Amino acid sequence: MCEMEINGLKMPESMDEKTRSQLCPVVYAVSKLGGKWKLIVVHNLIEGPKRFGELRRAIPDITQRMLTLTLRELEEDGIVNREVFEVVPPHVEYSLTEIGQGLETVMSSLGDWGRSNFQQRRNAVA
Amino acid sequence: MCEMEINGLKMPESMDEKTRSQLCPVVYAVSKLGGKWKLIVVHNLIEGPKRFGELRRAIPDITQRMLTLTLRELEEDGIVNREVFEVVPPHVEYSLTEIGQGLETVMSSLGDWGRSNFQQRRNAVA
DNA sequence: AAGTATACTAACAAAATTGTGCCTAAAGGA
DNA sequence: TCCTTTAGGCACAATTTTGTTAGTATACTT
Repeated sequence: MCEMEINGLKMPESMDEKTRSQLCPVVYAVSKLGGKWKLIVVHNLIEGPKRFGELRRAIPDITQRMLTLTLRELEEDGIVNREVFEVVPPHVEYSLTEIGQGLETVMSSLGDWGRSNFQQRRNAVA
Repeated sequence: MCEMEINGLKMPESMDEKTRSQLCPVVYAVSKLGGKWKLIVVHNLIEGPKRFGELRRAIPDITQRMLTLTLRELEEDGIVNREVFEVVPPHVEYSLTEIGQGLETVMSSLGDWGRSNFQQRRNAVA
């Protein structure tokens, strides 16, 4: 289950279970996408580039600070691209990198699950 | 993007953007699967039922307390099933409910992304 | 001259999450 | 009789995350 190839080599059998589990692609993915806002921000960038303020309006409960922090981390992890236009007032656009766009499948399956889970639980009550 | 049907009815246009964004299936899904360990635990239950201790060994960094809390929440959200065998010493088995199993697609796409992201970033350095 | 807009940063405070250590029950084995 | 096993509970502490408030720069508009 937790195989992750390194330079085409499978993980060595010798590796202990702890180190090995940390190399699981799912665990790896989760480590990059954890945090309250990461997936929400990615979700909002799926449709295309957005400015800082647009993101803020699209995610009503996030604070400026948290949006900044989240974007910085996503940028560091190569998921989000930050493009600064040298004008005044400042204009900064955020978009998904190639890696970030790779999350489209994840986002859509998450959406599918959300929809059907929501329905099933509604029906269970009714 | 953020459509979620309620009993076959689309979300009313009248709803404000804040409430609406909270009804987005992706936002909904993320709200259920947020938290540091949720997805990791689900990931470990994909292959089949596991006992408390097995999960604990499979997730070396989780503490008993966090595993308990995480399982409780997943149970409340109808994602995980808890089956108690009345024997001594106690035997409790955790498994994915139908809703939980619906996450298989999410988990595998997450795994795919983890794998390719990992590779791309390695190559970028090399 | 004052106000507006944009995209922030910094200092600090509060809240949520996570971790640690110790305790329990009940049966069986040494 | 004491130790082991399993699946936790409970109190407290530390850490991380999140939120609040105030402030910055620059040009344009009124």
